[in-house]
Amino acid sequence: MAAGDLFHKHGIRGVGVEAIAEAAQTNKMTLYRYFDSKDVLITEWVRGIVAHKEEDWKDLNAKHRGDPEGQLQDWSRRTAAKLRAMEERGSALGNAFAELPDPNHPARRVMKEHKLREHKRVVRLCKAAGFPDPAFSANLFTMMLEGAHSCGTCVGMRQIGEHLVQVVDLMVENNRRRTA
Amino acid sequence: MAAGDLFHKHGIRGVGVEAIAEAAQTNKMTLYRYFDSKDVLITEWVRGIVAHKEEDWKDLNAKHRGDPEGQLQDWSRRTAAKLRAMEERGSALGNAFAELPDPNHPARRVMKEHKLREHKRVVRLCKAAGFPDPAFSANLFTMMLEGAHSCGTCVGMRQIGEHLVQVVDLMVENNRRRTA
DNA sequence: CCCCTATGTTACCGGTCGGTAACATTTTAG
DNA sequence: CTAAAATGTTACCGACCGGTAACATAGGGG
Repeated sequence: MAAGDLFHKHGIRGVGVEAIAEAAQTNKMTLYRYFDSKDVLITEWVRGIVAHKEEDWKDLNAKHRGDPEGQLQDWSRRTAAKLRAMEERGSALGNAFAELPDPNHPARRVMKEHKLREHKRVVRLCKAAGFPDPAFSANLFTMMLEGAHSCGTCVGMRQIGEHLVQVVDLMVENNRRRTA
Repeated sequence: MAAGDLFHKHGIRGVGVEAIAEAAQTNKMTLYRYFDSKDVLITEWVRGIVAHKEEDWKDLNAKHRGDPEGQLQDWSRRTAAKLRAMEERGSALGNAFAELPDPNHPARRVMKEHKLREHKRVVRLCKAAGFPDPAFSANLFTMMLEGAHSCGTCVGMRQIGEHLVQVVDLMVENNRRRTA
């Protein structure tokens, strides 16, 4: 979906359907034959991002079966890599949240459900890893993750990903020492 | 500035100048006699928010002179209070960042400079408090702060502020124990 | 009182946007 | 090759938006 790049770069509301069609190497009419409205286009774009991320989680789970610490650590490293590649315009989902204030917008529901699933997964991993306060650890991780985008664009931080890795590793090691 | 409420609730781009005038109990014409364009209106609104926050920092500094730990702890507590009061629509500045993709927008510069100042202040406090790795601590705090808004709206977390307080307190106490 | 300034009213401009109709063109399949 | 399906083109609609012009009204200070 080429429209996504435009949405991300210029903001959802800052991109017209005509420009989207052009970016997709087609025209407005054919676009409207596939998508009923700009809103479903937005929603479908969001759905794609979400699907991709969920796929990533499945992969993570497959590669570290029964190893919650490993999953957490690998997750933090993958996230750090993505953060390193990110530049200036922050998280697509985060921005979409800001740009779609209508609480009933379908894209908003898709995003919210995804974020909730993601957070619950982190909680589950922290529990499985035997962290003393799994809810707190998970919330800390999620806050750092969410804050990372903002910090990258607004504050211009560069080692955000590394910090996340650092904290996750620290929690894991601390827990190992504790249970040893 | 009544316009601010509208900006925050419906998004900057989702609010017309006419609606702003109405909310300010006046009309478009008089509004344009005070502000040359919608963009300067936006910028002035942002400037107001930023000024208010800087004021808060000055107050913080005045109330805990020469006590960086106290400043950090009080800062986390005030932030937590604000987060508790916040609902659904996240941070005004964060959203504005998402809604103003033009890197040359004056409001963007105002926000960026503010966020940088804020972060530098936290770094300075961490240094003054004698934290072993002040850059890391400050980045962690900032990431949590920035992430808090996102977590409140997307993930629906409720104890975000308390977590920030918790982590700041933990760092302070750890450091006291270390230097004792 | 009168003048000057601030504010309100209305109507309008040009532009953009989401979305559609009608028709021409190309591609595909049988 | 031909029919049908998909895609492209153009022009348009109504709505809204940011911003302005012209003019009416109010109000306050001398």
